[in-house]
Amino acid sequence: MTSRGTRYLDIAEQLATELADLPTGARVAGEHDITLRFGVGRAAARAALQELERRLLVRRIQGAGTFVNRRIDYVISHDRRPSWHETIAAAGAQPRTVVLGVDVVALPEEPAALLDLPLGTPAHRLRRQSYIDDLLAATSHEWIPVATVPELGAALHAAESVDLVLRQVGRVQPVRSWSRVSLDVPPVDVIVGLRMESTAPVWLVESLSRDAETGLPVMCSSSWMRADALRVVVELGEGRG
Amino acid sequence: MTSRGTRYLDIAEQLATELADLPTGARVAGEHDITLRFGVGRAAARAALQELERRLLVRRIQGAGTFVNRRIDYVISHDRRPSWHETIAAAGAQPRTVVLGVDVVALPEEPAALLDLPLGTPAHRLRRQSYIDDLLAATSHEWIPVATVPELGAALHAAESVDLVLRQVGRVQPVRSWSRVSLDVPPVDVIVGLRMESTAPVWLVESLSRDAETGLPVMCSSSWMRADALRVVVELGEGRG
DNA sequence: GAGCATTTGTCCGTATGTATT
DNA sequence: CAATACATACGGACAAATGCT
Repeated sequence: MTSRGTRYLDIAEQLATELADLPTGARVAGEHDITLRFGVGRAAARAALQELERRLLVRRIQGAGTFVNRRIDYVISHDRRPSWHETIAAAGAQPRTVVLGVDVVALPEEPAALLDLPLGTPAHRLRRQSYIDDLLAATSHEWIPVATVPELGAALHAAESVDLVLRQVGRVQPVRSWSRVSLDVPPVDVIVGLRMESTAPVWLVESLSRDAETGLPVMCSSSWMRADALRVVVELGEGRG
Repeated sequence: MTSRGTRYLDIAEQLATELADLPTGARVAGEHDITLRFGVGRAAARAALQELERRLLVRRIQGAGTFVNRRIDYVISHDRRPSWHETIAAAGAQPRTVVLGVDVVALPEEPAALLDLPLGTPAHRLRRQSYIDDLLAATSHEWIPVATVPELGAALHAAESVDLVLRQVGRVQPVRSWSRVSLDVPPVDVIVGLRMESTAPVWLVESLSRDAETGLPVMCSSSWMRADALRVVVELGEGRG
C-alpha cells in the first residue's frame, strides 16, 4: 500500500502547516532531518523543500540551511508613493539602501523616451541596492537630467535620500506621475546583481516623476525587486468605497 | 578540467538560445534526448528542463513532452479595459471562455465590501474559465447584484458576453472603476481548478465595475491567471508622453 | 587565516509510477 | 495494448558555501 508517488507533497503539506506557526527567519528542518523523520530518501526530502520554496514559504541558503520566508507587501497606487524605508520598517523588518555609484551618461533609448528628452542628453545615472534585514531584495537605476541637479554626486554624500536632494538642491517637487509594473525573468547582470542563486521571475517597476509645479520630468527609475521577498500590489482607480 | 558543478545551467543556456528561434508550442528535446546529446545523467537533464520551466520558456506535460512556451501580455491601465478575447486573439492565439455555472448566493465579505452592499445581499455568482489555445489559463468569479439583472441566468444562454448582457438586459454601462493586481500562491481549490501540476504563484486580479451614468457598482470580479501563460502589466498614471 | 563540521547544490545510475499518444 | 515521456524515488558521491573553532 502507501506510496502514490507523491510522498514529497504530503511532506511539504505537513511542513507547511508547521511553518505557519514559526516566526519569520526561523530555521526549518533540513534535508537530512526530513529523511530521518519521514523515512524517505534525500531526493524526496529535497523535493519537499523545493516545493516549499516554490510556494515562497522558505528560503534555502547553501551551507547555512532552510529558513521561514514571508513576503512584505509593497503597495503601489495613485495616492500612495511607497518609500522603501517606510514600507519595510512598517512590516517590522530592517530597511537599508546603498548607493553603488553615480556617473553621468548619455541617456539611452528607454529613459530618454520616458523623460521626454533627446537621446544622448547627459544625465546622472544612479545605481542603488535595497536591503531587507541584510537580504539584497532590490536593485534600481535612476536617471536624473544633469540640467536639473548639476552637482548630484556631491550632494548625495551629504544627504542619503534622493528625494531630499532633488527637493533641496534641485529645488523641484518630485511627484510620481507614471508607473508600470510587471514580472519578468531578468537579464543575467540583474541576476548576479541581486545575488540570486536560481533564475526566477522578478518584479520590474518602472516609474517617472515630474515636478509638481512645472510638470516637467525630473527623474525616471527602473527597479528589479525579488518576488520571493516582496509582494507587489498595484491598485488602480479611485472609485472604491 | 570540466565539471564546475553547473552542467545543467550550461545545458539550459544552450537550449534557451536554440528555443528562441522555435515557434510557440514546438517540441523541445526531452530528458532522454538530453542525456544522450550532452552525455549527462537523468538528474542533470531534468534539472536543465526545470530551469527552463522556471524561466517560463517551456511547458512540460507528463506523458506528452516539453514544449516552447511564451507568455501573452495582458495590459491593465486606466484607459484600457482588456477583453480576454481581444487580448488573446491579438497575440495570435485562440481565446475561449466557458461558463461553469451561475447561481444566486448571499454576498460574502469581500465582494460585499467592494460593491458597497450589505453582507448577505442576494447576488448572482458567475464562475468562468478562460482558455488560450485549449490551455486553461484563468478562472474567475463574478458577482452581480440580483437587483441589477434579475434574470441573468436565462440571459446568459442567449448572449455569450457578460458585458453585453449587462448593457442590454440590465440597461447599465459597466465601466471598470477600480482594480487590484498581485501575485499569490493560490488556495488548493484554485490550483485544481486551473489543473496546475506544480504549485506556483498565480496572478490575482480583482476589479469593480460601476455604471457610467449613475456611478453605482454593478459588478465585481476576482480572477486567477496563470503566470506562466500571461504577463500581466499594470500601468498607472497618465502623464507619460 | 586555517581547519572542520554542517548544509545545501550538483550529479551519477537505476527503478518504478503515471499520463499521453 | 504498447511505446513514449515526464514524475517520483532510492542511495551514494563529491562540490561549494557557511559558520564556528
